[in-house]
Amino acid sequence: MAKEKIKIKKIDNLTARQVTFSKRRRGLIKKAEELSVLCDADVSLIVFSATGKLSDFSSSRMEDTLTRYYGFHSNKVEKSVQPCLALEIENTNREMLHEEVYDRAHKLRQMKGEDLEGLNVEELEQLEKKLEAGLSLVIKNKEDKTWNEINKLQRKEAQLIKQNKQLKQEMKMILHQEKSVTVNSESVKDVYISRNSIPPLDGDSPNPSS
Amino acid sequence: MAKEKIKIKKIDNLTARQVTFSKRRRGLIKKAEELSVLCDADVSLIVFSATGKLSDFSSSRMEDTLTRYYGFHSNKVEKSVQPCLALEIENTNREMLHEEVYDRAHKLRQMKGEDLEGLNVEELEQLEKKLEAGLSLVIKNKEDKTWNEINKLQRKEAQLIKQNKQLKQEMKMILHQEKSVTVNSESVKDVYISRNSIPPLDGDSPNPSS
DNA sequence: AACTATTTATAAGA
DNA sequence: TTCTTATAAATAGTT
Repeated sequence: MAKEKIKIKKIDNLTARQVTFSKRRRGLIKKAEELSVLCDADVSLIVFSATGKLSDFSSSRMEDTLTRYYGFHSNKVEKSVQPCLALEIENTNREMLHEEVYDRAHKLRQMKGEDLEGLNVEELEQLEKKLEAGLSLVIKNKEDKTWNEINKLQRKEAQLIKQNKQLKQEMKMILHQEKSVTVNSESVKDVYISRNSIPPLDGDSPNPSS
Repeated sequence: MAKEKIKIKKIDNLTARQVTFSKRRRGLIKKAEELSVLCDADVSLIVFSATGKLSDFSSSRMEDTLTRYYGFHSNKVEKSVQPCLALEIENTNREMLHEEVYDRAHKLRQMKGEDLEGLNVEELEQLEKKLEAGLSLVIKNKEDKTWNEINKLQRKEAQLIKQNKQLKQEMKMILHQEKSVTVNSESVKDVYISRNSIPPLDGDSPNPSS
């Protein structure tokens, strides 16, 4: 696709073939990744070079994709044979699961405002009501949690202010003692540590400034 | 890669995303095939669209490639066991489906404002944004559809008014003829039918009152 | 690996 | 979905 157009057939020259393989493999994997990102698709790519070297790309876990892939094909493959009832049941079961997954995915998309073509005005109104209800519940929940956090912070603040006061008090006392008894700075530290009457805050330790 | 450069991130607009998906999927599959032919490589590609639709390409039998692929990875997992790959995959598949069903049901409930306990404020805010986005899309869609219906009705109304005018005109002419030519009521009916210049309304027949 | 002249792929719009 | 078109990307042949 450059300098000259080429026919899509096996490249004769070994070196050229290997070079082209490297270049195109990179390009292919890049394209695969772009597709998965741009379009929110699940893409898996497996490439074995002529020499047997493996390269692969998968937007999610390769195993999952392959499992999903088999899921799509196990229906068609063995439907005609149906050797035993258990298998039949299993197949039906799987089909139902597939339908359920599809159905829920569809509903989810509709709640995101997609795939609305099939709905009439009345159904849209119902969906709107559902979304509004959900939204207000979510907002309520968020506000509750925000309020709780504010409360917690306020309590912590109050506690810290209290501790601060105590500390100041103690400092005052210490300084007072210093004046009257004359101690060196080393012992002040000791006193501070040993008299540690500050209860530790539960959970993460806040920065006790101000 | 055209008209304008784009960022490789999920395309917001649903329609654009679907169109891009179609185009790029085709391109990717073409490239995969070219690589396999030009370089004598074994290439397998599996693509699931966001809506779960499967597309695939494989230069040789997909199963063979996947088996070969598993061969490369069997070091880590099941080297010794491997009783029946298909069965194992089937089990995993069912488990995944169950999980998926559960997961989607959960997400749906959350969008309805339920099961929010596990979310923190930030996650709630994201959910809120999603709901708002969905809501506005749904409202927009509903308004579009409502507007369309209003338009349709208005067009019908205009058409009916026009027909009415014509009818009145014809009636006037008929009455005029009656006066001057003096015909009986039977022939009036005849004239009315034969001169029928009223175009029938397309689709369902409306009630031509007013 | 790098370099380019070309071919392809494709984003946007109809 | 398909077509068109301007432009971005990929890449064949070469160094």
